[in-house]
Amino acid sequence: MSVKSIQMHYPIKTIALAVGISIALSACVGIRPVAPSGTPMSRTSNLALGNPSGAGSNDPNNYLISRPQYVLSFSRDRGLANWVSWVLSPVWKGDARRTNDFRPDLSLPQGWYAAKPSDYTNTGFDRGHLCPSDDRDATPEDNAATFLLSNIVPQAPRHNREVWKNVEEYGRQLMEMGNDVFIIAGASGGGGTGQNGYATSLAGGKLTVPATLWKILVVVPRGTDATFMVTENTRVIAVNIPNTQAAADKPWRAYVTTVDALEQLTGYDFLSNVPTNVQRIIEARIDGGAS
DNA sequence: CTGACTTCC
DNA sequence: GGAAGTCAG
Repeated sequence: MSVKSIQMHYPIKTIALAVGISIALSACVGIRPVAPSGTPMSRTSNLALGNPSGAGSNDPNNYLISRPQYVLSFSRDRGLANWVSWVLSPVWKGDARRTNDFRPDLSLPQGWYAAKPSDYTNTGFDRGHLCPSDDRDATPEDNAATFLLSNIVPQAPRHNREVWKNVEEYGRQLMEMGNDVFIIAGASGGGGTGQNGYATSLAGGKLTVPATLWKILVVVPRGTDATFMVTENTRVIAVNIPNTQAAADKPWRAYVTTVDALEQLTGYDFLSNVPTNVQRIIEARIDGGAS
């Protein structure tokens, strides 16, 4: 739920229906219903929890790109994604090898700058994935989609290979423990410290070096049903990690925060498909990443 | 494409 | 030692 706006997330008809069912249930069982756990959300949708920035086709700095493998919001002026959203589950995992096929995203509108691999060469910054290669290795095509440079940001090498990698691996551990993990990752602000020191942009100003990378993991026990609910007991892990070499001196658990704090940082409204009474609870809670 | 690097488990 | 994130040539 956004700190700035309390919005109606469900059409009147849906609410009327829900109220009707609740009344009917109460009448049958003779007790007051417990707090609603929510509406069903699709286990296979990369945008199941909502579109955090209301990305679409009108705003060039909040431009929606939707692929089977992930959904992202792109900023023309920053030359980077604002956020990428995807679901991590066993159907996306397999034996495909890392394609290493870093390449410009030519699906961007005509006239927009599309980053090239050479923009990163000898800059002291890694080509860091938002949606990781290893979260999409069921097929070579799925894996190659993560190497489109619209899914890549200039990332301090130690950040990428140490602390951020460990967050990614934690997400895959949660999956292997029997969960589907709904993930949103993004890059905020400007100015980071790579191998060669501080920089605000690459490619002559066309690619912003973000100041932090953040990530939200929503952990949903796997079921056979095509849908799932998010309740006040659902685990939500949020991190925000400065884009510096030194950030890797601490473990990722030193950077846990709340979704509320990330909403203040970004101005987005995360988990907007979750009922507001549930959002209020889970977005204020810090999950320290216990195994 | 290959070999090499670094870190974590 | 293996896995995962890369780099340079």
